[in-house]
Amino acid sequence: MNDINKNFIQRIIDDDNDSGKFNNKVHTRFPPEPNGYLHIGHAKAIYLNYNIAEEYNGKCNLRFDDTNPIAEEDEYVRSIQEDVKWLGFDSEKRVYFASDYFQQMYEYALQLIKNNNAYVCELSPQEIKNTRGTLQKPGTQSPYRDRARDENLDLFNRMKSGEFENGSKTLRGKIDMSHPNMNMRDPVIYRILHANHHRTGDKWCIYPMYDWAHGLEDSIEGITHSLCSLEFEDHRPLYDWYLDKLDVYHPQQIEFARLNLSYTVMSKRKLKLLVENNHVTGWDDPRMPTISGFKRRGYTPKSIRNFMEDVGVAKRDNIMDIAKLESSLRTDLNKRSQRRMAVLNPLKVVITNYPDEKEEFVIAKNNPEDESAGTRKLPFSKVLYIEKDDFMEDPPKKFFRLSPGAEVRFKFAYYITCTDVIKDSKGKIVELHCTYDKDTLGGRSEDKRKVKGTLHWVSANHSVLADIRLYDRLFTALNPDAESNFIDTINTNSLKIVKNCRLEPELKTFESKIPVQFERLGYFFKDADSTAESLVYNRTVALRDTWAKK
RNA sequence: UGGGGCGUCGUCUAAUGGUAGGACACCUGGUUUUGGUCCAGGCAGUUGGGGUUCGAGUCCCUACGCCCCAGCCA
Repeated sequence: MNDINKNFIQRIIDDDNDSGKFNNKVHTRFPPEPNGYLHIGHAKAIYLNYNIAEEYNGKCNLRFDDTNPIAEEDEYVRSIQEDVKWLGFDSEKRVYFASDYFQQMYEYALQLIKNNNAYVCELSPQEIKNTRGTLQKPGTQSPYRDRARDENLDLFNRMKSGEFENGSKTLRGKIDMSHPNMNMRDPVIYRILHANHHRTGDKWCIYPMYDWAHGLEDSIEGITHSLCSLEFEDHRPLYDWYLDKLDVYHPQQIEFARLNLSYTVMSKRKLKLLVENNHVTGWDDPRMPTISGFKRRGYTPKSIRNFMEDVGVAKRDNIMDIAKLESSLRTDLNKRSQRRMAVLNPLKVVITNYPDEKEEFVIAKNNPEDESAGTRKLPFSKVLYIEKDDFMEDPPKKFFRLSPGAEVRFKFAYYITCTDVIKDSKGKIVELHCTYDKDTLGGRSEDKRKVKGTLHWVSANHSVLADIRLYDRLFTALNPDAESNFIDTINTNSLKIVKNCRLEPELKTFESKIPVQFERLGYFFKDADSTAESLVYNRTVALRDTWAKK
C-alpha cells in the first residue's frame, strides 16, 4: 500500500499507528440496527469497515445495535446476516449484540450517578422538549437536576425494577443546559420502556439511548476506529464525554459521508413506506436499492464491491450516478455470463427455401470473453422468431438489421435475406418470408461478402415461453429526497412485464445461479417466481446501446 | 441571530506548498459473428475576492453557497 491516494480514514489510522495511539491495532465494526433490511448505503459501510480491518491486519465485528425493542425484530437480524455474507464478508463468528451488554451498561450508569454526572429526571417528554431551549437560545435546568446521589441511585434502581410508567422518568447526563451543542444539554441516557425485546424478552424495562450505548459497545469490544456517518459528528463530544467520565477504554469515532444514489431513496423509513404501501412487491423487489433487491435482480456481490472501491470515501455530501453502479455490474457480468438466445417481442420468420421437416443444430459460443465456457448446440429450423425491432419495412440509413431485400446474419446459423412481408387485414406485419444461403452455415461465407447486421433468433418449435420483467429506475427525480413528496416522483413505468417471450430450449433447465446474457439484449436472472411450467426472468441491466440513443 | 461539517470536470474521487490526475457519463475513430466487449483519441474542474510565497486546490483573511443538529429514534 503506498502513501499516495489513501483516503482520509486511512491517513488517520496511519497517524495513529505512527503515534502508537492504539498500539498499532485496528479493530472496526459494522453496527446495524435490526429494524429493516440492508441497502446499498449499508454496503458502503460494510465494505469500508471490513476492508479497513483487513488492510491493517485487524478484525471487524458485526454488531447488532438493538437498543430499541419497539422497532427491532429477529427477521431483520436474519436478513442482515444473510446479506453481509452474500456480499462476501465473513464475520468469522464475530457477531455481537448490544443487548448482551445491557447489564454492563447498567452498571456503568450506576457509576455515572455515583460520580454525580447523572440524575433521575421526572420531567415529561413534552417538558423536556420545552426546557431544552432552541438552536439560538439556551435551555433551562431540570428541577430534578440537583437530587441527592442516594436518591438518584434509589430512583434509578426502581426504574429498572419496573416500578414506573413508560415516560414518567429518565436518567439524564448532568452536562450543560446552555451548551451550544444541543446533544450536550443533559441528554437522556435511559428511558423506561415496558416492551418485549427480541433477545432479552421482558428482562429489562429500561433501555439505553444510542449515545450512551454506542460508545460503551465500542469500548467493551475494544474497537479502535468507530466509523459512522456525518450526522453523528455532533454526537462525538457526547461519545467522548461519557467515555471520559467513566474513564474506560476510548475508541476514536470518525465520520464519513454516506452513499446516495441518483434516482433512488436510501432512508429505511422511505423504503419501508414503499413496501407497506405496495409501491413495490417487498423489500426484495428488484427495483429496491436493498441488498436483497439487487440480489434478486441479478447483481453480483463482486460488482457491488467493485462499485464501492470506485466510489471511495470522503466527507462531502454526494449523489453517485447510478450509471456507475451499472457500469461496475456490466464489467463483471460481461466476463462471466453465459450467452443465450432470447426473443422478447417475437416476429415470425419463415425460411421459404429451407426443407419443411428439417432441423439441425448449429454450434454457439457460450461466452466470447471466456473460451473455457465452451459451446452448445442450438436448434435451427424453417420457422423462427426474431425481434420485432430487428425488422423495418422502410429503414433509415445506417439501419443494418433486416429489411426487404437486405441480407443479415442469423448469429451462428446462416445469412438470411428478406423476400416478402406478410401483413394482416389491418396492415400489421405478422410474418416475414426469407431465404437462406446454405453455404453460410455457422454465419460465415467463403466469398467474405460483408454482412453488417447480426441478429439473434430462436427456432419456433423448439423455443420455450417465458415472462420477462423489465425494470427501470423507481423514481423520475434525480434526487427524490429533495422533492416535497418523494412518492409523487415514482416512475409509473418502472416495471414492464413482457409475456410470451421465446427462449432457446436450454434455458428451460438453466441453473438460476449463473448470470446469463441474452444476446444483444442485456443481462438476465431467473426470478424466484419461476416454476417448472413457467419461466420468469428479470432483466438485471440492459447492454449499452449506442444505436438506441440515436 | 447558536453549534458542527463540507465546497476540485456533468457525477464521484486523487493531488498533504512544486506539471490539477483517474473512473463513470458524453463525443470521435478502429476492431468485432452481440450497434456488446476491446483498443486509440477527445471534451470537461479547483465557489468568489484579497493576502503569504519563487510557486497556492493545498497556508492565512474575507465573502458566498450547501449539508447536519432542538426524539424518552439510531
